[in-house]
Amino acid sequence: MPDPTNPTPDPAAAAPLTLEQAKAQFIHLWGATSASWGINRTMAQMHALLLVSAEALSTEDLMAQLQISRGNASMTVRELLDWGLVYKALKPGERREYFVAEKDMLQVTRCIIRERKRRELDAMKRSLDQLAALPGDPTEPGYREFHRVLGDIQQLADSADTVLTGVMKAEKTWLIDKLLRMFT
Amino acid sequence: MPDPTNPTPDPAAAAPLTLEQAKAQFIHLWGATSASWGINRTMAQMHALLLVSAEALSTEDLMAQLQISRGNASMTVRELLDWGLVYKALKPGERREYFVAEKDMLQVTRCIIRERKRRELDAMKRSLDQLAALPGDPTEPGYREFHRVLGDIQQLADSADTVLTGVMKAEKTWLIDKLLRMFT
DNA sequence: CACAAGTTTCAATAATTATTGAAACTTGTG
DNA sequence: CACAAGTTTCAATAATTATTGAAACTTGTG
Repeated sequence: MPDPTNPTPDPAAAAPLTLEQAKAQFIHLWGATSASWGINRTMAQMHALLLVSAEALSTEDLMAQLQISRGNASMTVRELLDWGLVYKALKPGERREYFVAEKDMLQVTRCIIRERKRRELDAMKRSLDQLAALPGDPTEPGYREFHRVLGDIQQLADSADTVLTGVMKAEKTWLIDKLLRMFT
Repeated sequence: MPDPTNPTPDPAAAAPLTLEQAKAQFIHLWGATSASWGINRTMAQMHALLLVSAEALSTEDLMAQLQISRGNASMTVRELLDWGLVYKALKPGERREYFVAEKDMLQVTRCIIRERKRRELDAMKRSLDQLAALPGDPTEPGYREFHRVLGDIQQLADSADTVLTGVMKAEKTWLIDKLLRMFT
């Protein structure tokens, strides 16, 4: 029976969580967020798991904790290595490879910006440039309008490029300082 | 037979495109880009089509030009209306609804930031706050570490929030000026 | 208020994307 | 160089997400 002097509106919130439960929730949250980001769930969950793991984990550990197949674990961990979000940590005398996450969040942000910029923004800019350079007939009605839209988008892409490149190179204190000063 | 005095390394690039062909390429490009952005292809293509259309288009036009079903066209155009990227344009004396795109790219950017921030960043911040507030046992080994990671992510999310909110509210000239001055 | 013109909904289906798991491969060691 | 321990690849399959299209609904008009 609930104690009226100590009301518990949400019973689930009342029971203290073990650290393991809290970590599991974090992994779930990170995986769910990734869905709307074009990053696949397993990759996000593995990243989250490594972020909150004190020690380095092996492929076996990853398979067991995320309940995924060996193949999936292998490919996903390699992808995280490619992004620079995870490092190999070889234990002396052991054949097996272990993995640790980059835990500096500014560094994590940089890795993500770098990869996504390369894959998406840079690719888009190339296509836009190519499209804008195609020969067309300037006397056709609507030609100017179409090229104005194209130009506007290119300008926008350039601005985004400049800003993202800046963030990538910036020092932590400098960045936070500048951005917050700017917008608050 | 190619004229050697006027070499054409890429034959495809040599033939002047009609405006219609160029538009089709733009629609294709925009749709492809959206794939890595968590926005569905039809929505991006429809947006592109309306962006480069001089006149307002009806649902019938959208169906015909994008080769999609009535249901798909109806749902997608409604979604674009929800995002604020497209407006209804009623023609006097006509029952049928017509649609035009918002063509100011800064305004378009604002709409997209607003929607994605609401759906993704705000949702994530809520979940993080909730998770950080859950009762746990601070004496458990690793408790501090876990909460440090959580705190770092929250800080990052807050910074992103501040910046995006700033961009959303900013005036065009002010924004471009500030950002470019900052990073170049 | 019956009808026509148009729009929306949603269960069924198609298309896409992620995952499995077994086979092939790699690498270090006696 | 044979073997063991581990990793990677990739065709088959499962899971997810987008699309269709027919039925239900809405709205303006005689």
